[in-house]
Amino acid sequence: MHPQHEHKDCIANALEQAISICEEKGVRFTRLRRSVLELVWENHGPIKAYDILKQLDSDIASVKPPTVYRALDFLLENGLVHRLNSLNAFVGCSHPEAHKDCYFLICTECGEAMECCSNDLVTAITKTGQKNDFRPAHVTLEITGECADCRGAI
Amino acid sequence: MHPQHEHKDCIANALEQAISICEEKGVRFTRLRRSVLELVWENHGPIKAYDILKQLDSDIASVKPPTVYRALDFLLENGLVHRLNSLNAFVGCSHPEAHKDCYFLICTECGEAMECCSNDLVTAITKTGQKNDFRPAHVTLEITGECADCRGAI
DNA sequence: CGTGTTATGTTATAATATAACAAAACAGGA
DNA sequence: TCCTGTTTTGTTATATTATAACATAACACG
Repeated sequence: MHPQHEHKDCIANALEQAISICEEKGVRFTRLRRSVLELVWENHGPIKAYDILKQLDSDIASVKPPTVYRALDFLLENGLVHRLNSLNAFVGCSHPEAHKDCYFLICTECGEAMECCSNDLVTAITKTGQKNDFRPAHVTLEITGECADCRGAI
Repeated sequence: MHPQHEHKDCIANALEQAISICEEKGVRFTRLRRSVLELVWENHGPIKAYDILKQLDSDIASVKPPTVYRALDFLLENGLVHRLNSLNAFVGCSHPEAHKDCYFLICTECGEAMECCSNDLVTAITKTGQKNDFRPAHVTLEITGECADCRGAI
C-alpha cells in the first residue's frame, strides 16, 4: 500500500507540523502528547490505545489508560490524528493543516489505512444533508476491503 | 425525525420480513433471535447490546452477554440489523430485502439514526475504490449532526 | 514568587466484547 | 422411533476499550 519511502521522514514531518499547528493555536504540545503522536506515526498504521499504552510503558514508568486517552483526545481535537471507529484505533492525520472530513480505505489483509479526500464524496454528503434537512457535524467514512498490494500478493 | 406513525406496524412488518428472509435463506429465526430483533425495533433508535441484555433479562431469566452478541451477529450476518460503529449500537435495517451499503444520519440531540441510500454516494465510493485500486467489501458511513426536528425545536 | 489554570498521575470502575467448553434443541436419515 | 451430527444456547471466565473522580505537578503570567 505504501512505497518504500523513508518513514522516518514522515514521522519527522508530522511532528514538525504538529508543533507549528499547536503553536499557532496556542495549545501545548507537551512531551506526553508528542510521545503519543510519535508512537502513532511510528506504527505506520492504525494503532490501538492500549498498544500505545504498552509502548509508552516500556519507555516511561507505569502509564495508565487515562494518560493515553487524554493525549489522544487532545490530538483528535486538534486534528492531528483520526479515530477509526470500525477498528477502535487511531492513525496520524496526513494533512493536519487542512484536517477535515476525509475517508479511509482499510485493508483487512495488511491492516493499513489509507487516508483519502474526494470532492465527489464531500459534495454527495453535503447534498444528502440538504435533502434530509440535516446539519452534518462530523462524518465517519470507513471502507474496508482489500488493497492492491494484498490482492496482487495472492 | 419521524412522523407519528404506528410504530407497532413497523415492528410487525420488520418481523414478517425477517421470517420470510430467514425461511428463504434456510436459516433459523429462533425465539431468541426474534426477541432481540423485536427489542431493537421497539427501541425505535440505536440500542446498545447491554441494554438489550437488560431488557431480555427482565423477560427471561439471567441472560448473559454472549447470548445477545450471538443473536446480534446472526442478525447482522443476515442483513436484519446494522451496527453503528460510532455509537457501538445497533438499529434495525429498514429494507432487509435489499440490505446493502447505506448510510446513517445520526442526530446527536435526539439520538435517532436515519437510514438512507444514495446512488451518488454509492458511485462516489465505487469510483474511489477504482481510483485507488482497492476492492471495497464493507462501507461504514455515519454522519452525526443535528436533524431538522431538533434544530427547529431550539 | 504567588496564584489560577492546565496537564498529568493514580485509583477505581464502567462499558463493550469474546474465548472456551457444556448442555440443549433440532434435522434428517437408519 | 431413535440415533447422530449439527446448530444453537447456556455458563463461566476473562479480555478489551474507556471514563469518573480526585490528587499532584507543571506552567503561565501578573
